[in-house]
Amino acid sequence: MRRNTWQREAVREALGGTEGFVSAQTLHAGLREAGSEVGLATVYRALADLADAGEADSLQSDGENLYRACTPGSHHHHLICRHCGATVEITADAVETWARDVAAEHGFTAPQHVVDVFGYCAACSRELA
Amino acid sequence: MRRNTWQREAVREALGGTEGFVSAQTLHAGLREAGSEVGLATVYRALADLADAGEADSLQSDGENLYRACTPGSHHHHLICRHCGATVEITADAVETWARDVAAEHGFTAPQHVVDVFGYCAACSRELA
DNA sequence: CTGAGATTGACAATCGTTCTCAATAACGCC
DNA sequence: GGCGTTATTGAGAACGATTGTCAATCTCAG
Ligand SMILES: [Zn+2]
Ligand SMILES: [Zn+2]
Ligand SMILES: [Zn+2]
Ligand SMILES: [Zn+2]
Repeated sequence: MRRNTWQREAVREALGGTEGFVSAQTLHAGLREAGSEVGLATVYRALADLADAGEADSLQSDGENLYRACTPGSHHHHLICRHCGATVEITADAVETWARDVAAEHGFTAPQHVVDVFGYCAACSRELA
Repeated sequence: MRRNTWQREAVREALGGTEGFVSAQTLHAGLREAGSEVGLATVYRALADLADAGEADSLQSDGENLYRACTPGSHHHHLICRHCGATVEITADAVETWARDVAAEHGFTAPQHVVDVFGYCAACSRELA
């Protein structure tokens, strides 16, 4: 049975109020700084749950898991700035069908896919020029 | 100056003789079992070098880096069996141009992308049925 | 209100990976 | 072939992210 605790809610809100992807550690640090006394393990558990429930997107970069609040239920991918972390949600049916087709074509079943685009956003491109 | 050592060559060969993606640890274990006395750190370094040099593909799954020998210089993606690790190299210009376009469309520069398709290969699908 | 049991959090433990640094070995040069 | 410079190695320590442990706490159906 799933119970509602203020800790889980705090994590959900903190994630919602964050632009771009965050690590569990960063989010935890932010919560502590804001006066919340959540435990680190709890933040890890809450984020994993949110990702499971489809309320958050996750991706792994450089050996750590990053999370981001996301509109539940909609399948989409991300365009992420390597410098500031700004993120754009993108949908591309073409890619979806391509992934499904290429899997089927080789006899693969239960296909899933990882599709992420990284780069420098307009602002960071200018700044780094 | 880059020097050639039997250790690096051993790693290259071991990687070449492996089907699908392997972790540094697994490859190291295999080498040791085959009588080779390479150090773990060396395997990590060799794999990172190979990936840098474009002689190996890498992807991160479940918190660890996996490597696979690959035809140098050619950009491509993979279709990977979640059960046995069998891998098919796939190329899709449509995806390449899509990635470039979607980045440009949002003002992102220096675009890179991660595209991997996972599933159960024909054999494993049958076995797990 | 109450009790079963889900959840928490401090801490230890684990796991993949990188760092350190003395010993070794590769290779351009004579 | 020898020499010296210096990249490379490897054993172990150190590291950072994540997960496990388990008693104390909190949630909520009844
Ligand atoms: Zn940016
Ligand atoms: Zn998709
Ligand atoms: Zn398979
Ligand atoms: Zn590509």
